[in-house]
Amino acid sequence: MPKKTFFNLPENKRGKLIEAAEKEFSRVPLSQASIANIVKTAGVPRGSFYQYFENKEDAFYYLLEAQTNKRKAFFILSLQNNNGDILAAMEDLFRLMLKELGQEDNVNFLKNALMNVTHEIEDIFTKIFDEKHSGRSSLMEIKCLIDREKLNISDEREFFHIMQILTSVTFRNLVDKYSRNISDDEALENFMIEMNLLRKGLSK
Amino acid sequence: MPKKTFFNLPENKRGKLIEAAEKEFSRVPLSQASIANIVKTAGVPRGSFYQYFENKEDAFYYLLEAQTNKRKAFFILSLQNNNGDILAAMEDLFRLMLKELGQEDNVNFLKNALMNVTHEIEDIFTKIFDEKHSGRSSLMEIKCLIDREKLNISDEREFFHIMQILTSVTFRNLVDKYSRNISDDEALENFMIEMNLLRKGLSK
DNA sequence: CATAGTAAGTGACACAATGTCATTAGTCAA
DNA sequence: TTGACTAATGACATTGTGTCACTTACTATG
Repeated sequence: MPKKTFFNLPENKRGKLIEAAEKEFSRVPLSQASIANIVKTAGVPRGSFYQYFENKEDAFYYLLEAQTNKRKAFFILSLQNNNGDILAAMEDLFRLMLKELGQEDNVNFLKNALMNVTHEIEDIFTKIFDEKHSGRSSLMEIKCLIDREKLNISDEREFFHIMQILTSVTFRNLVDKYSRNISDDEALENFMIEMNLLRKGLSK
Repeated sequence: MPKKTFFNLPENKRGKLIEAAEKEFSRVPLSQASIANIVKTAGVPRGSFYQYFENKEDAFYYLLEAQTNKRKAFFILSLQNNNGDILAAMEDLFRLMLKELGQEDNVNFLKNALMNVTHEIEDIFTKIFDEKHSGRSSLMEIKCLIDREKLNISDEREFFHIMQILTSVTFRNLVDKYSRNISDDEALENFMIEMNLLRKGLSK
């Protein structure tokens, strides 16, 4: 998390910082990003950067988390539209991200994040469904929307694991798309095959 | 891949290099590993390192691939023991890795690799099941051993996707165990819940 | 055997990045 | 005005990377 000095900053300065960091993290993956570039484009002295953030990673995960929250909102919406069918909602989310990532604008950020998939990144996505991290409220919000009749679960714990499975499969499909340069259509087809396998089960 | 000069090296020198690299990659995750340390413990001049490897990453993935091949052999064996049931074989592999990773010796290497899970790393694991990368032979070897009657697949393509799903779920469970410091028992329990969900399907 | 030609070895060097710290400036309350 | 706290600043020490000109070792051939 950024330090509190960062949040005390006047809005326009904070905005400049965010913009500069986004630009740098869109240019190259985290490991190659340089603080020097960020402070240069933001026009702040190097020392200031360390006044606001612990380090590169701190800034990176802060931005990523912000982006992820937008998608969480979408997911909840789509859960409603699909009458509580999580698998269908996940399919919608996948389509959305394919579309977003097609637009090249400033979303190289997410592309770079996906390519250099550290555990922490996947974790940020999964946190949404984990009571301990996500504010209790949004987990509840999701749980209420879910139609349990559609799911093959017998005990409460299984719900969390279903989300884990869905997240990691969705995630890997996205990464695949960008590391192998697959077309949107092919990526979607692969993803749907896997979702259907998950639905019906792998074993006879 | 290391350069050919590396493979031309006298065995003991090559061994020293490998050992030193393993030591460094066990000490810290890839991003923090330093070539300076590797050449120091191996007792070779810095310039030589670049004679043998492209860079840090090159050395790292070379070592990782070597380790992974051992596990591939185990997987094939366990597929035989389980009469071609891939899910059961995967469960055995998971148990093996829990056991291996319990022994602290030099396996911090794998731990560090898992914690810093780039796409490339998961890829190395998955390659085993991909005709394009794995030598055609070992994929065939695996395919022959698999008892398709146990699987719920209707068309040939689905087989590859089953392996994708299994790999990513297994993988994430391992990462979880080490990032959250879960006990072996709990990790195994979580994993088994997910495997059973996969078996019977997520939807009613 | 001499010699030319190729492959490998070497470490100083240029360059870039990181995180720190002593110093300076700003703000606000007493 | 003073004192006390918070923030800003950029020079600096340190560490790391990859390269290159030069040296050494090895091999084959006339």
